[in-house]
Amino acid sequence: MNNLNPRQQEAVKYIDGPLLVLAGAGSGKTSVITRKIAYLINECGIKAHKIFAVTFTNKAAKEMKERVSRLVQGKEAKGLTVSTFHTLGLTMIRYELDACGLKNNFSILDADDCQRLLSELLHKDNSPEADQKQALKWISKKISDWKNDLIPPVQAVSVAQTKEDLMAAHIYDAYQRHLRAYNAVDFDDLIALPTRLLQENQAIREKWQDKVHYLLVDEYQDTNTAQYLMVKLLVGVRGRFTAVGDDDQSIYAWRGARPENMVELTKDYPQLKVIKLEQNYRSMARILNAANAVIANNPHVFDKKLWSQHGLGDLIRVITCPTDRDEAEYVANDLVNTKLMNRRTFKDYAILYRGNFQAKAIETQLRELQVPYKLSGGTSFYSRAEIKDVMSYLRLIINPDDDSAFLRIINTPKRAIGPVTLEKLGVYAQSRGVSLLTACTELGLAAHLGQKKAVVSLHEFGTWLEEHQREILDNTDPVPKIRQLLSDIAYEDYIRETAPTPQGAEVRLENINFLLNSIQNMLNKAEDEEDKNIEAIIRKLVLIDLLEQQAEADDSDRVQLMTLHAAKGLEFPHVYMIGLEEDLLPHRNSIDADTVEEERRLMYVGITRAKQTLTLTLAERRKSGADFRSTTPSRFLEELPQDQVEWQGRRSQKSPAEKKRIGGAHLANLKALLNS
DNA sequence: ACGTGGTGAGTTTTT
DNA sequence: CTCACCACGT
Repeated sequence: MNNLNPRQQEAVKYIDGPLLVLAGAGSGKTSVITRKIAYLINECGIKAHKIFAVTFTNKAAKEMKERVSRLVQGKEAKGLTVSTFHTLGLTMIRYELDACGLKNNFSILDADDCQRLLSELLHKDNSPEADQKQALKWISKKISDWKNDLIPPVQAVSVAQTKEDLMAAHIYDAYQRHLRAYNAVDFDDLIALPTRLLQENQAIREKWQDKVHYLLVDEYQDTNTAQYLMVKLLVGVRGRFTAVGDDDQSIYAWRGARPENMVELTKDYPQLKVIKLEQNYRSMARILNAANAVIANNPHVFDKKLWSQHGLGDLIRVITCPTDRDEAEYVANDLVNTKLMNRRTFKDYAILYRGNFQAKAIETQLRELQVPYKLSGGTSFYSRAEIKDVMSYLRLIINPDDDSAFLRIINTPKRAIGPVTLEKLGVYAQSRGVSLLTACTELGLAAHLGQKKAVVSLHEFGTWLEEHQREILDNTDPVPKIRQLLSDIAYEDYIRETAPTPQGAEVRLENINFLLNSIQNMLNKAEDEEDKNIEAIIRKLVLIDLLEQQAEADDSDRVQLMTLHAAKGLEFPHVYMIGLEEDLLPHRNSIDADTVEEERRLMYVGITRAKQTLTLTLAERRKSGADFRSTTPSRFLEELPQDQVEWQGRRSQKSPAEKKRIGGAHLANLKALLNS
């Protein structure tokens, strides 16, 4: 989009005060933010390093920064900050280490490590085995909520109402103290620590308010309490910011996002200007009509009605299939047929679903037809065991206090050090007030540990790692030294021995290679000295999904398979949404938790991904475990404007016998269709 | 300390 | 079905 419409232009040029842009799906909100940043630099003479933009993902940040660079022609964009809240928080922590109570080599613990720490604390706290898993889940959510609401452990303890809350608060307290002892933070801390600092320390607040001349926040409906507070504290009373969001696309409330923050903004800033972007540039009118009709069933604070200049387009198809297998078969066949007919490429097609497990059936069918596909989502790069192992070695090297990393790799590969030994080591380390790694090389350890063998193993490990630590940290070219470390422990052999298949081993080794190459690249590309050090890079690595960079280079022609959540922000000419059944979309748990409105927004997001055609499918019977369960069509299908919809193979409301007959006829039709 | 068989659960996910 | 986790045996 080269030219902006008047509304968009208004949003770009309005800088007199706080601005909320209510941007509907496909209304070009990213263009508005990008152009606005360029406008601030080019026309308003604001220095790029005084402009901060916050996006939902690193990928979005990268893209936005590139687009801005093009608009302002190169060098002017240098110093511009476009990042996620977490990366911004990390930057702030790095500037305010002392005030945060951290040393400069602190680690960032990922969700897995936090869970493990919590489960250990929970275990110590007695409690019955039975529902420990549930308790763990409950407590980690509770702690995350507390952090997002900036409630410190002391306060959590003092306001606890129930016995469970009190117990959780105590564990929260222990958890937080352990993190500090490890010189580590978790993801929530990346937001909570700097925000609390801004709140409590006037000097620091003023410093940052001066640094941030103008703030732009994308996907504002996805901010949580702490993030909104951070925004408020950064912009202060001057309120020089633009927030862009769509309350109808809020699909992350389950992990703390508060779409209410949009309304909150109108209260906190009475002078707030609200601009609505309602023209959609993406979809055919029928698709938009459907989206509008569905979302109209949700209560709204801000009225918004999308419209399009495009033509009506094809009817929206709703296809009822006998089973989930037939559903997958139908989608795969239909896709191949229409692709041929319309002379489209595979990457013009997306198949969207509620849960990752639904992908499997589709995959099977696509493979059968030899259709290339790209499955996004699934296990992220960093949750892969081999990456976590290598990262743990690196983390331990930059931060010897990181007990969590120590525990992960002390026996990987096997060094014959078991839980009993570690328990004793832990007790000793605690009594001496040192980290596990430090305890390994202390002379006093031998007296506390009966087994001589274990003492030797631990001591060997400790001195060995210290040696490598020096090698890696003191070297200007550390990556070869890291490779040296891995070959020292024969990690390659370990991978080959433990991988289920030889191919699996190769993939894992490639992953490690990719990680090390990425570190090398980041070292080479780092502009200032600050970023050129290996410690900063390792810390940053935790926050960046390297796979995205890999994916970017890959623009091969493949059908896109992803969850509805993963599809947010994307668009495709032809979209299939599968599994439109009660208990799936809306999901059973959401029905139980009374959050069907969020599921409806998910439906809305799915519909609005489509540019030209939209096909919705459902199965009458779905395989769950060993047996089939019959399903009910999703309530959202009834909410569609029925005159825009073409039903195929609809379940009849007549007698079961008739139903069967029609079902049989439908199957014959389907077969005929597939053979054609 | 570590491998194996049996049992049970089974959204969404970025940082 | 399939993966993850636990208890048990070696």
